[in-house]
Amino acid sequence: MRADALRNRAAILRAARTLVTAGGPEVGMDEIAAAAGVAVGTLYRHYPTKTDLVAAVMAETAAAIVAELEAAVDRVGKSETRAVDEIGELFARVAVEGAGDRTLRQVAAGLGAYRADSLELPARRLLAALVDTAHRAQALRADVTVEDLALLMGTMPGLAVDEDARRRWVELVWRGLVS
Amino acid sequence: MRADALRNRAAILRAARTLVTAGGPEVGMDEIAAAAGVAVGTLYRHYPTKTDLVAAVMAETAAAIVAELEAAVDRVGKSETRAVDEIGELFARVAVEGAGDRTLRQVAAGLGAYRADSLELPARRLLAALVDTAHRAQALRADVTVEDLALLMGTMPGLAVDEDARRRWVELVWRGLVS
DNA sequence: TCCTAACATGAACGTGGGTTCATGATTTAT
DNA sequence: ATAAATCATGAACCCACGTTCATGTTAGGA
Repeated sequence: MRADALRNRAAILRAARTLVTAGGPEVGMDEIAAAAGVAVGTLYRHYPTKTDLVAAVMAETAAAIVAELEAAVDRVGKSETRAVDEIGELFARVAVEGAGDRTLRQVAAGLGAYRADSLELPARRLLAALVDTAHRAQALRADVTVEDLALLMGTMPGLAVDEDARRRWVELVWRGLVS
Repeated sequence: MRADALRNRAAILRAARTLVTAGGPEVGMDEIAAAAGVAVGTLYRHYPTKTDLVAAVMAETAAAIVAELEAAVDRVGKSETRAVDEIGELFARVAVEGAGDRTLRQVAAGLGAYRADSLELPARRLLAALVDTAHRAQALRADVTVEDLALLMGTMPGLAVDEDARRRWVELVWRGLVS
């Protein structure tokens, strides 16, 4: 792969994340290409379809979350932190900072993409480990499962509600999870 | 207004609610008209724009909720029920049975409509009365406000998650609200 | 019954936006 | 330096979908 092609791929991904995250489904491929400093044809060379492009952006986010979870599991393994706290922090971060990702999910759903399974499964395996540990420490309500957490995360507010409200949302919901 | 025109208006509203609720933004005006047993032109006579049509459907739902709330306030006034229970029931019903309305809201948002204020304001006034009463009975956590309830209701899961999960969602969240 | 205003019809139009492809420019290995 | 493969360009294409309007139909009162 040529060096400039790699640069372009990265620029396109970055532009797509920024624009789609902020502008929703109505941002066109032309706009994304322009923001990436590239022509439409180049965009289509790297991502043959709008669906592919959005999927790539989401995959990137999913990978980042998995990385965070791996680090969290590691810290808990070394007894540096408590599992509940790690779960709570992830919960809060996804809600407050990851609000734009919910726009992405909507766009993906509108394009017929978004397979929750393959995307969220790796993260769930890691999260399950944290949940188990938290349960043994009796820090999470006994009946709260990983599916519950995924369900709630799936309904977190998007960019339509401001950051303070998103924070408040986490506070309200988190109360029902810890013991 | 002619009798057949009235019938058509009703049929169009019903078809729009059914189709948009289930099919999201991609259902066309042609499909809605066909489902209502009417030609597109007739649809446009009654609702000059897709935005108007969706707005009408949402207004209908909003009115129904206001009616339910008025009945609830009434029952509480006659000491037939507790305010918390009424709030809880509304919460559950909106989550479980009103899942399709969230699709509507998304479609409305995509069309540039959806003014939460004018639509939700009447309901909030009534809900506030129930919240006040519940607070005096110390049945709701002291810091839980009407805005909190509206915030959570705004993030309820849609038709994408099945009914059991929606019920579970309510259970989890409701725990954080009652004392 | 007949008239007319209200209403319904559906083919055609315009536009926005995703996608393509013939042409031209760069990179990189020899 | 030069060739050849890889890559970039962007005007044009296509099609779905909201919307319109000239024409035909129907309801309901006089």
